[in-house]
Amino acid sequence: MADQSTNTQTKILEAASRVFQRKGMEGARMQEIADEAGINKALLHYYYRSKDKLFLEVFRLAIHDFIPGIRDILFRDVPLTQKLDHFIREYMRVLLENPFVPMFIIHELQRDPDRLFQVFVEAGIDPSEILQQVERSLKDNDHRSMDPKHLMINVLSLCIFPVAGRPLLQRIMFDNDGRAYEAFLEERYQVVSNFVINALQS
Amino acid sequence: MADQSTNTQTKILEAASRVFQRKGMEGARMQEIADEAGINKALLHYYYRSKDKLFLEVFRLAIHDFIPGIRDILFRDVPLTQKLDHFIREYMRVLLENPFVPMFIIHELQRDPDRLFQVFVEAGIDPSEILQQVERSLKDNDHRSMDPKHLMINVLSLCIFPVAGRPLLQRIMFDNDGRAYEAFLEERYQVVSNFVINALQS
DNA sequence: GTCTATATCGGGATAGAC
DNA sequence: GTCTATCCCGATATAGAC
Repeated sequence: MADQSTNTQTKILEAASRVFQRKGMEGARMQEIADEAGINKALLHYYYRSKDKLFLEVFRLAIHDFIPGIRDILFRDVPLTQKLDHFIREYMRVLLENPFVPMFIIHELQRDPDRLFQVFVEAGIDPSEILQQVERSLKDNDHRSMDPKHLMINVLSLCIFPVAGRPLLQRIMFDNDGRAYEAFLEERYQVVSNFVINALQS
Repeated sequence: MADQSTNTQTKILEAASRVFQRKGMEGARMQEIADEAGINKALLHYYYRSKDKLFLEVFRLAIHDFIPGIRDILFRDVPLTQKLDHFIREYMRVLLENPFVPMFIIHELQRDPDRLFQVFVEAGIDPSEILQQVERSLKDNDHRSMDPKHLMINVLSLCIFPVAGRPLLQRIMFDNDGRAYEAFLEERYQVVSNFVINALQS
């Protein structure tokens, strides 16, 4: 693996990531990926023998990128409100850096669920462990009682949806003003954090 | 337009709707749509001269189907909490009947924003009107003050995301137990309603 | 209106030179 | 490792019979 080899590989993966996230697996064209990477189709196939293999690799990377220091936050020994606040801030931060990933994941997972779900398993995601953690935190203090699954999904919804739905929401509610929507998302961490914590107060 | 004509047309549109929602515009195959409608490819082109035209029609219908009696609820003259409760119940009901529509809309809108957004404009959606309504309701009573846009998006997030993300969430949090997830979604209307109303209490 | 058969073309994949 | 040229299949679209 020479120097140029890894460089090209990186360029390919980054280009492919962008194109796949824009167009989805089916919508993406190998030609477009090659152009975006500044190479040609043949070289693409030299590195990744098929579009399918390339896609799977990109999908894998997206998920690993996206299950970041978040797990740590959930396991720190702090009160629930603080934990939620940290989680929401960190999650929104990562989301803004990778705005297309959630939509990408949802769409592709609907297209081919079982095969792609394996990638999650490989990534070592253990939801029951996480849920237990949330459940314990909920019991500790004097919060309104709540199913931890609903809480978890509420938080994820509030963070992910406005980012994933941006092309629609920005046009519908912000006159397609990108700056305004950017500002909206920036201030949203605080809004969501307050919203969730208020909702839990008894 | 003979009897058979409208029958076939309906069959085509319903079949196309299902396939496009499953696979997206690029992923869908005219053959698959024809099979699902119980006809052959040529007849598809007889009714809709191109895949693109067929897709646009399905997209149009999806949007009209999906912006239902919801507008009425928002304009009824009732307190905000009650209005939110009604809205959430109605929206979740429609969602459960058309679980793939929102993500379909969002995904395709990301693929080709400007052209497809025209369909929204045609449908006569007026968000500023809706926002004004929410804003007024917020001022009326002694709720915690809140940006109506954030509130609106929070409600939509909490309703849509768990339905749209089902293929992933069900596998990750419910051991891919469809029944369990069904029950989860059924009880969710009450959970979301409480959650939002609590969050607004000062 | 509905079918079978076929034209046409785009795009994934490969061969082979350098 | 990287390129040009080419193969080949699958999918959209059309022609034309019934």
